Amino acid sequence: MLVDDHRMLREGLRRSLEDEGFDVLGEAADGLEAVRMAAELRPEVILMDVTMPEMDGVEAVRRIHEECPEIRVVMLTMHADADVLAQAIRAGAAGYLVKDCSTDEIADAVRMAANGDTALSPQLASTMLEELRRLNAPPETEEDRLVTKREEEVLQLIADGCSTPEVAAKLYISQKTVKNHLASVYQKLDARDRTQAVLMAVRMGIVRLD
Amino acid sequence: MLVDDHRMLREGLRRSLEDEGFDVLGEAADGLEAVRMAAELRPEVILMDVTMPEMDGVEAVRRIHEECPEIRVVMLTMHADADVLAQAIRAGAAGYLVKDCSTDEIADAVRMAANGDTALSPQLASTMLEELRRLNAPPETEEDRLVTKREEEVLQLIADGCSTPEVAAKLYISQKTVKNHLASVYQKLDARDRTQAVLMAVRMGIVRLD
DNA sequence: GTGGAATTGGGCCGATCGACCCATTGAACG
DNA sequence: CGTTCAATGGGTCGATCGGCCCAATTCCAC
Repeated sequence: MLVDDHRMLREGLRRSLEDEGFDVLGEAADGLEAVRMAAELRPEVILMDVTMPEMDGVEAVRRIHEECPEIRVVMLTMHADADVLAQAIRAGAAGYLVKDCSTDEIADAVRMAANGDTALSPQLASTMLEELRRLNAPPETEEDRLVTKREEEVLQLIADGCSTPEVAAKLYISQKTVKNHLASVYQKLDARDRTQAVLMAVRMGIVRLD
Repeated sequence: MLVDDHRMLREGLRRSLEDEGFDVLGEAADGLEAVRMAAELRPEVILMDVTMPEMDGVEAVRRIHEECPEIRVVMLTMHADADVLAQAIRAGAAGYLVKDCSTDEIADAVRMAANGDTALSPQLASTMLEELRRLNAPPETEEDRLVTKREEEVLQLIADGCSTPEVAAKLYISQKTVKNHLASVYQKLDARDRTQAVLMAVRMGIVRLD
């Protein structure tokens, strides 16, 4: 079964796969449709795009895997994104391919998935390794951090809307210490007030913006 | 000739077009390659993706149109973006299709382009109309703005790193007026200081973060 | 075990901020 | 012609901010 919001890509894939001898039972254009269709058609393998309207591919995989664990879902994506890859694997995806691969590779991936193997684009193998390295070696990120953990906590609370005394209360420290941390941040981020410091931190991805 | 950075899509397109009776002279994976290959192969029509590495589709169209004005270039895109559409048309594109269309529609577009007609996805016809309406009726956006023009200017300058006296100097108004505008913004955006106001404005897309 | 960095905290002071009053002008709308 | 609202500005006042001086503790690395 094919799931992608672009009919052009679905039709191209269907031709390629049918030429390879596969039966394409159905096509869906978004995640919701995919979940319904998967429960009805019970295909052996689903090729599913990650980015789709209504429901993205990752959530669709999660639901399909809950309802029909025997269906093998191979994800398709435009870019080798480690985060999405990790989410998809956790959601129960059986494979992950970047769209820039040949029809032969796709056919191979579908066969592997049908046999219970996990198919992964070669581009993603290296991405996976980097991801594992990152997860297994957190101290290294500790080294080159610009602001310290505490300074980051202060920044995040300021970004969340806290005033100096509120930050102090939440961290169980004095207002003076909060101001000291901020002063340190101003130097490091080349900011002259908390507004600029928080904006820089947002730009650098140090703090999140709910 | 086909230009897209995803081999999967190129192969699917090639199959579909060849089944329709077209000759595909060549495939390119990025803009630079496309410009070189177009000058060499001199195809009648080029189907080109907008988003590509090395050189995007719009710039590639511009160069191809300069060197070989007789080549008709039909743009392909994932989303109906009016800005990109306008840029592509100015760059000399002969057509513009969203990828979510059938192979029949693509074949029709190629035939129309070859005949010197301009092909446009039906989805884009409405987008074009909206674009025209937007350009011809700018006052409507003035109505439902949360913050006023002046307040927005103040917010942007604060986000750019200006202090109150600096904002006043740049806008040729007094510091007091700047503070008045800010006080008004605090109410409207439910913020209690400039930091929160700017963050809210960023979240709402009112100000940009260079 | 010594040195550096992080975290904590103090005081002081001038500058700035935000809240709360207020007034005037001009443009827009009915 | 009156009303509304944006934009301009004034003043005051307490709270906060940021810079600059300082020091104690802890913890990690070399």
